[in-house]
Amino acid sequence: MTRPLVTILDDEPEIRTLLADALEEAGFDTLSFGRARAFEAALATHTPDVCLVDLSLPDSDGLTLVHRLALEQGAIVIIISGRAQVQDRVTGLELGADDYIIKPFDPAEVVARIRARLRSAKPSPQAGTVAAFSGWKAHFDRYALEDDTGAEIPFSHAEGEVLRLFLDAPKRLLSRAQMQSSLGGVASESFDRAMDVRISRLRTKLREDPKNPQLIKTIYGAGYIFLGDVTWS
Amino acid sequence: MTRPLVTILDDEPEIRTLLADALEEAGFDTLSFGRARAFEAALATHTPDVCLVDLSLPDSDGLTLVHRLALEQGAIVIIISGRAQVQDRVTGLELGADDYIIKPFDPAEVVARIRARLRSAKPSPQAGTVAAFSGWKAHFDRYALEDDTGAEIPFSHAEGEVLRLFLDAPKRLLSRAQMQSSLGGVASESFDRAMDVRISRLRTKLREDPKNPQLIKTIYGAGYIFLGDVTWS
DNA sequence: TCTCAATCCTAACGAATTGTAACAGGCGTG
DNA sequence: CACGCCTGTTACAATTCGTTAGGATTGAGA
Repeated sequence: MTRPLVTILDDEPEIRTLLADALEEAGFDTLSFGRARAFEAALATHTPDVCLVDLSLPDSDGLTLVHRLALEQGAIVIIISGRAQVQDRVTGLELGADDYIIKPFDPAEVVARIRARLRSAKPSPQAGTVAAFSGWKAHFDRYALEDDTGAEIPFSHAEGEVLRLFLDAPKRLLSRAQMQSSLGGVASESFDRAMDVRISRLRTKLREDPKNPQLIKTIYGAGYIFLGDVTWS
Repeated sequence: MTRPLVTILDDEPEIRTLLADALEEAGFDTLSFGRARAFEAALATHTPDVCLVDLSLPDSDGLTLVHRLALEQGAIVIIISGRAQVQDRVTGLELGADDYIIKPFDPAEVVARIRARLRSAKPSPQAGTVAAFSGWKAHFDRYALEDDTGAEIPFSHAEGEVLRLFLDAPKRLLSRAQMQSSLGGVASESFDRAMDVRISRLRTKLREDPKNPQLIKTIYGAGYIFLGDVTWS
């Protein structure tokens, strides 16, 4: 999966929603928790890329949790706290937190700081570079599609970006605007056919029947939807 | 590593002293500059681990400098600024800064944030002398490639630099800017074909098929990626 | 069902990017 | 000095990818 997973641990529901909305919008997957216990239980089944932790929790000493997360889990830990004393910040950072954001905060800054952390993150071992779907395998490391016979068809960087978008959000409607913004492109006017052409070329490589595409369907007036059961490995 | 080197770029002498004292105390080596020009000149002979940059400089656009430092130099860049607007912070971070500290600050927090950044720093390059990959062995001690039959093909210093970059970061996309800065070269304009030529020559020695390279792939508009499982010894 | 405007597909073109042969300067060696 | 090797630069061919434009498709309304 390429949408990084961010967990939010805060006992105030409004803050959780505020953060979750901003992060989803910015291209992250999120999981929210109000209690440390529920959060720790979720760690058994999820491996977040970034953990946002509020220090003032009703059922746990936040700093101990931060220490464990940073040390044992190896995750990126960002403290969000109402405590503004310098000494609090220094202790938090020394205990292993990667950043310390003070309430009240602007969600845009949180997003920017998360991105800054992920940018310099330790490169994860070849995780999530191959996706299987409908008899195809997409090898993002070597920019090639492998069909059911094992033959490989190379795809370009631009095609790969689109393919990755689809494989990250299968069976979901993607509008052109969403796709362009996800790819960092400036959303130009509607007479911008660039995305259509990318998709057209991708369809050709996937051997789609132009009259009746099975994998990438066009939703007239709305966008595209990728059908197909995707398994990342 | 010895004492990490931190550069301080700020036009106020008191701030420079304040930071330098705290950092020296905390176990860092420091270099202070009041002007961007002097700082940039020093980069020719020093490779700082962390760069503290004040945005309001008399002789330079701080943000452009930050961008260049982060992107080309690969250094950890921390902005120290009097501008407290959220938008300023977001732009700074998006341009590649690793942190953004607002004046007035407490030196202890600066130290803590620097330590947090260094803790999660990028893994240091391999110091080994022999790397095996895809039937090849690269002997960096005697500047030679050994193929699967044991025959040796010498490679030059420039070729070796590029090869080492690839072997240190296999299966990762490397941009030209990253490669040039890693090699200490000044990133000149885009009509600089030097890196392409180095890679072309390396490909020849690795007996790559020009039409379909298996080891060093070109990603149009992005850079290069080295495929191949690398084992250092 | 028919009409028509909006939307979409894709061939073709051209600008930007990349590969590499050929050339030239630098440096050490004999 | 002559020679060979290394390395950056130049020049041009090949590739990629956004844009354009014309035809095909879709869906609402008559």
